[in-house]
Amino acid sequence: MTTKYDRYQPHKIEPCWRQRWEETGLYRSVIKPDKPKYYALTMLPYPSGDLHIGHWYAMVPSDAQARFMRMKGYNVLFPIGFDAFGLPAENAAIKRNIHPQNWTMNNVQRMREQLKSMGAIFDWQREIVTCLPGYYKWSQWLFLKFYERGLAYKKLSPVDFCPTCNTTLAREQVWGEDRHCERCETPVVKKELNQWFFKITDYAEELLDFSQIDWPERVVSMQRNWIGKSEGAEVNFPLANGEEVTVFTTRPDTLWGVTFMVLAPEHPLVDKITTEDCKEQVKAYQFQASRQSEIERLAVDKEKTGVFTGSYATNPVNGEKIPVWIADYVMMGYGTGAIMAVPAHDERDFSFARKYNLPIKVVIAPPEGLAEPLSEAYTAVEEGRMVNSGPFSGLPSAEGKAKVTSYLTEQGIGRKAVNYRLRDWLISRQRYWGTPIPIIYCEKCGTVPVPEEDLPVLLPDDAEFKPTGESPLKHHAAFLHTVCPRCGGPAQRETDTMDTFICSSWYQYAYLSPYYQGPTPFDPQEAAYWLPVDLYTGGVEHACMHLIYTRFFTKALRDLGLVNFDEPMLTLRNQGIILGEDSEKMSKSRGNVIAPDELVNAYGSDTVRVYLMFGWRWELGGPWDSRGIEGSYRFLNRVWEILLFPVEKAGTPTKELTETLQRKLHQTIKRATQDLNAFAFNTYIATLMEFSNLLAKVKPELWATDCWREAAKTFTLLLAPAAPHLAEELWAQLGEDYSVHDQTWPQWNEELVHEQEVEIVIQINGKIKDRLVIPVDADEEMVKEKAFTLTTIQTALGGKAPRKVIYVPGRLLNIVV
RNA sequence: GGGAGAGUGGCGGAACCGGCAGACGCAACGGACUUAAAAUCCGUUGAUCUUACAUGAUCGUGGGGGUUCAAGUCCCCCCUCUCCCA
Repeated sequence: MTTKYDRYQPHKIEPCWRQRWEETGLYRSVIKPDKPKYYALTMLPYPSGDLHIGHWYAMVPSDAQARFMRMKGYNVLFPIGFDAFGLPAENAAIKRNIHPQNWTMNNVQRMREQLKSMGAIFDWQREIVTCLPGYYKWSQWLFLKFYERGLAYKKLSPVDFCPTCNTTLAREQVWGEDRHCERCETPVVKKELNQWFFKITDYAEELLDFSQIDWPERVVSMQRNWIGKSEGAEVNFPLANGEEVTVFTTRPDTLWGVTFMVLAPEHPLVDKITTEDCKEQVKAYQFQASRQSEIERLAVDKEKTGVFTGSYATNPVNGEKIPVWIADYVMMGYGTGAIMAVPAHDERDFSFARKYNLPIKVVIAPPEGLAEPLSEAYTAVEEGRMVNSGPFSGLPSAEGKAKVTSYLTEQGIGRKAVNYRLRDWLISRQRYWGTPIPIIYCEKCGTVPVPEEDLPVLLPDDAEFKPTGESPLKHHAAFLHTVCPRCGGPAQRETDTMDTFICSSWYQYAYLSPYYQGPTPFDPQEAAYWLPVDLYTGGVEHACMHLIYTRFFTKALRDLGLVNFDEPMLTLRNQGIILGEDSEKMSKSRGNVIAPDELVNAYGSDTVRVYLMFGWRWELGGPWDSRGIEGSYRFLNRVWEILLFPVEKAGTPTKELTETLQRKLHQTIKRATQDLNAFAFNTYIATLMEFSNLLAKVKPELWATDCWREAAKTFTLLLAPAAPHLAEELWAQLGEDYSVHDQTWPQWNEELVHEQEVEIVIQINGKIKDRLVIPVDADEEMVKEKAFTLTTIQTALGGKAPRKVIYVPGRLLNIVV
């Protein structure tokens, strides 16, 4: 239909090629034992209803990278799916009275089409939608396996609850200083609830080992930070009433400096030890503290507060009697919920002690000593030595830590301990649109897991999903009431559903064999070939959520014998965020949202792809520029015309031009290859642009020569990852066989890359005075000789003798006088 | 307060290992084509000064110091922005 003289019309060629690719199964990924595999994965989208430019920005370069690997000879798997459970579906249902299932599946259908317009190499036969029973059956199965191994447990504990989403949240989903909900930004409240947890803390130590993965330093440090390992000791402090309080400290070397002790207001011992005359103030403080976490935590009043319980503890190392306080700066969730306070060497203890006139006792001092009274806590560890610390006085802090710890162990009053900030993953959600937790409660048998053969526990489609703070399933009689699989008696189902992060913790395995019917969640043969994921791309905002969860899942799956490696994704790369043209975050309310569909309509998919790769440093992102995309469109138009429109009057090909073109071609292959390897998509496109500029320049002379044809073909191959539709059309019009995407990535010849002649700069004292064109292999003496005969250099030197001459081959000659 | 990242023309961004700062593109300006406009093509475009001229000079990668024949790049100090943790 298109003839050589037609203009570039993306709307004509793009859908045709996409159809052809589909018909010929070009992007079907099947096991090819003789070929090296490459599993490229991009984070699966939530089916919100419309594909966002952010999705394109994340996926297009990932697709180009996958295509590049494919052309380099790898058998590439690049699957896609939908993370389909979650709150927006339920909220839409409540607001507009559409069933979450319908809302979700309609969106999936729409987004599937939008994704297809991207022209990516997604293998659609491996698509997964996580809200389908064939998928969530396996989430439930994994839950049961975790339960069997003690990795899933239920516990009554204070948890974060979002009053807007009407559900509990995992610690990772609570963000910022004001502790707001990651989804809706509502400050969370504390509730005491019986909830399911995954024991991610069992893997805390292993999760700190990043030695097997190539992940951005940023993500690694965020995870390290999040897991928050601290080493120290636990120490038992006897109380007057015969009980003991255990504290965790990272500074056992300061034990002789303890002047008081602080319990978290919720600490179970508080009620037991509070004396009659302090009861009132302690109760009042506890109430206030609980309210404080229940109400929005206002701009954090830096002032520490607390009250005395009336009781005393004994410092086990020196027998000193120390008062026991409660204060809200001690958290029940960290360590043991109790601290020994050493005001001389801890900032928070210091300000607390000052406020309540508690003694401050120096036990660590630098060589030059400390001026007392202290004006601030002395917290340095490096050069401090223990003082006033009985037998340990004189030891450097670092050494003291170890010595004191072993002393505590010998005396039976403490032990070496490691504390992690990481807490177990709270996975229960009081919402309808999620995976039901496959647990049954029987009056006689207690907590009974649903037998494997009864999976999936289906989510009923006729529940009343009004958010009440309780799971809607609780009010669905047919779901709730069941029989105990053990004794056959009446029983009730667990009505909470799972955090949707569970769906995405193992989805990379589900792609191998979607909705697998076998005895395990995925086909072991597929797994043996494709796993683990070689390259994962997505946003950095998942650093402490999804990306920790999926590592945890993989380690747990390994221990279940389902996979045989330690890390799910070997390489991770994060893209940045595309902002609105006003440099603000895109949002409907700001009206600065860029719709990819409109761009595809206006310019075609390839232009959008090229612009998204060219416009920004991928890992940084930045504001959208609606004029900038014109440049990418012009580029593709120019490419079209250069390669397909014949010249009107042909010039004479010269050897020199031919060599120039050939050299540039090989330089371009080299740069494009290196840039794609390095995820430098912007310079990859720039290289192609530069080459097309040269093609345009030499076209009149070289058109239809062998060298030209070679250049045109190779250029088309280099363009294929970025603009797959256009490349396919050019390939066909150049008379080559379908498909360009099955071709081998071009190789450069290092000898042809090098220039024959180079221009070097002649400097005097570092200032450029002249330039010289010399053969690339010219020897130093010759260059010097030539340089000194230049009149510019002669006059600039003015007869002065050079003190030193520096020659950098191929670059410059610097004459120092 | 601690950690991570960033700061280069009017804008997005290039610059391998310390060696011509500003590739590539956007915008702008001038020209060609056109009855005209759009599109396209060709040229100019870091700043300041200088020249009769396509000349020449000085400054210039957030700021200040340093190392070096030579610094966007290495070292020290400081400032600003973004993210994470407290």
